[in-house]
Amino acid sequence: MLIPLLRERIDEILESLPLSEKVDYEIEIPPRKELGDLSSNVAMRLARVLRKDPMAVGLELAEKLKADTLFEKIEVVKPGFMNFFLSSETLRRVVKRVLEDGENYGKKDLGKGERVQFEYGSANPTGPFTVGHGRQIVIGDVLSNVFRELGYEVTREMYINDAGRQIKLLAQSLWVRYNQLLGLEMEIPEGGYRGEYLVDIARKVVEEVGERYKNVWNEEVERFFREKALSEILSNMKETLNKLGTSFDVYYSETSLIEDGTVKEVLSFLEEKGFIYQKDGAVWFKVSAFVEEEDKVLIKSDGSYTYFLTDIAYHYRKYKRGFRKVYDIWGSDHHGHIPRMRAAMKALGLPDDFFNVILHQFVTLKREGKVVRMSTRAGEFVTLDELLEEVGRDATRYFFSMMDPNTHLVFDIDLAKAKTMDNPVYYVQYAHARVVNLFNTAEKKGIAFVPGEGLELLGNEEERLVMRNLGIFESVLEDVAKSFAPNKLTGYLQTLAESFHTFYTKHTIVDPSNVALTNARLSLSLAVKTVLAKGLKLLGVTAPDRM
RNA sequence: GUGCCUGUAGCUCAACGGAUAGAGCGCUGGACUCCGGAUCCAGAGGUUGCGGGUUCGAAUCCCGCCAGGCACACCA
Repeated sequence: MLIPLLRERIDEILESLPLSEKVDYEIEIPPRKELGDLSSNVAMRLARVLRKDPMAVGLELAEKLKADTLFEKIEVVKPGFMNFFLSSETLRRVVKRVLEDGENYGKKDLGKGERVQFEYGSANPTGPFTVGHGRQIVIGDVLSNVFRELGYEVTREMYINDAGRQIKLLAQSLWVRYNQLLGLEMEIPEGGYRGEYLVDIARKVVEEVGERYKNVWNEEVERFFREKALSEILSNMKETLNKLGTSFDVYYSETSLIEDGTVKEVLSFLEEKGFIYQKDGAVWFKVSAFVEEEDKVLIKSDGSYTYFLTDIAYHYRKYKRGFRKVYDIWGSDHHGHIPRMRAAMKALGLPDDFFNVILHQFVTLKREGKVVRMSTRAGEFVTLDELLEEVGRDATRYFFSMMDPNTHLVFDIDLAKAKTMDNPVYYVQYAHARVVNLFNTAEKKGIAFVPGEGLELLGNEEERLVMRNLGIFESVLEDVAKSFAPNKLTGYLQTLAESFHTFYTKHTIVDPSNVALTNARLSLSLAVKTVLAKGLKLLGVTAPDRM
């Protein structure tokens, strides 16, 4: 609430000035605490428009603002930064607000109920989730949580690529495993799936049908093995999601788009508009009519559909379903797919801001200091499931949230397994547990806590810093949503936890000889606990009472 | 070869075009007989891959190199 409060004051002044153009400026957290609670570059930006000296402009602004009780003092320094020192009274209002709002603190209605969709985790259902999927799922999950918090109506969706060539290979691969279990000598087909998980599924098949399909291959058998593989793998995926503490609202099948006529609908629409043509026995889409890219095939010469076509149909269907913005989270290997999808969206006449992609870079696994290549086909990879088993849900989620999606991250398996990763999640969780413990102690010492009473006693340096940090929570959430960066939330929680740990170490909070001050400090601690719990919840990480 | 992403402390990562480039781990040294030491305080550690440019101001934007990842299918 602090940043909007300050912005309001500054805007008021700017509006009273005769300006030829709008002045954009930022309010930020100063790098060092000697530089105040909040700072702004407004004077420097305004100086550019007014063609005046930034320092002079800053001093003028400060003069107009300083009467406001919001501030204790305002400093204007070197290049023209304005540093705002908030009055303790202002800061205490933050605590009051957190206590009043409780778990609703930070909630907003920016989205005004707009229907948006996050699509992530989408994968060929040909094997277990990899660590890379884990990163994507955590990013998508956290962003969904934050958007929901900001007033959007969010649907989390996973697209199941259950059509196409790879599914046939999957069915064959499973069938081979099945026959191998029955003692036949067979080889996994070229390009097939060699992972151990298919052996496990094959074992179930043997239990179920015995030797009925031994050495028999026809359409009916293929359908049986396809259905079996898909349902087993999907149910394993859901189990993994469960371990990760999440699930999707919708699992959308690629096949269903073919069956319900969406693909046909899209095709005839594009044909009517003249965006497709025939060449070499295939049907092509005129990507080049929209962007500088090569045209792409929609229907192969053997009559089957490409992934591109069904994906266009999928997004067309998304719009029909009522989503006004969709956010697809893709691995960076799909970046080449973006321009042609954009072109297709345009061809369909969908709004420009409808289709959005958030790319994330790959996870590189390191074992014994060496890079491990992940490949589903070769069956050599560390699965998300294994990772969760090794390091647990909280650390996994926190770790993936911590990094900017756009960084190539190096995941050291040995470090993770040894649990010496020193994941900062413990640091944040510990702060939460500490507050809980304070209340246990207070109760033991017979102190009757009244939330919000005696706040006027708060005002030393450590308390002020904690209050300031509490007061920027909602701005952090907006930042996360604006830049699609969950790492801004983890960074914030660490900062808040740090300021609390420092406060805790330096001051006695539960002091029976000073009940009033104890009450004030417990109120502050409770506010910290509330925000930490809220932040951790958005990350999908537990906020333990004890550790 | 063309396009996208990345290059910051020994390692993993931060830093809306802003102030003295910050954390954690690791390293060195310290902390209340009292609320949990999974904590706190301090120190060492940097030519932000290299070279130009843009401006009041560049890790960030532009250009050129170098290095790594990814993509360039009638695969998904």
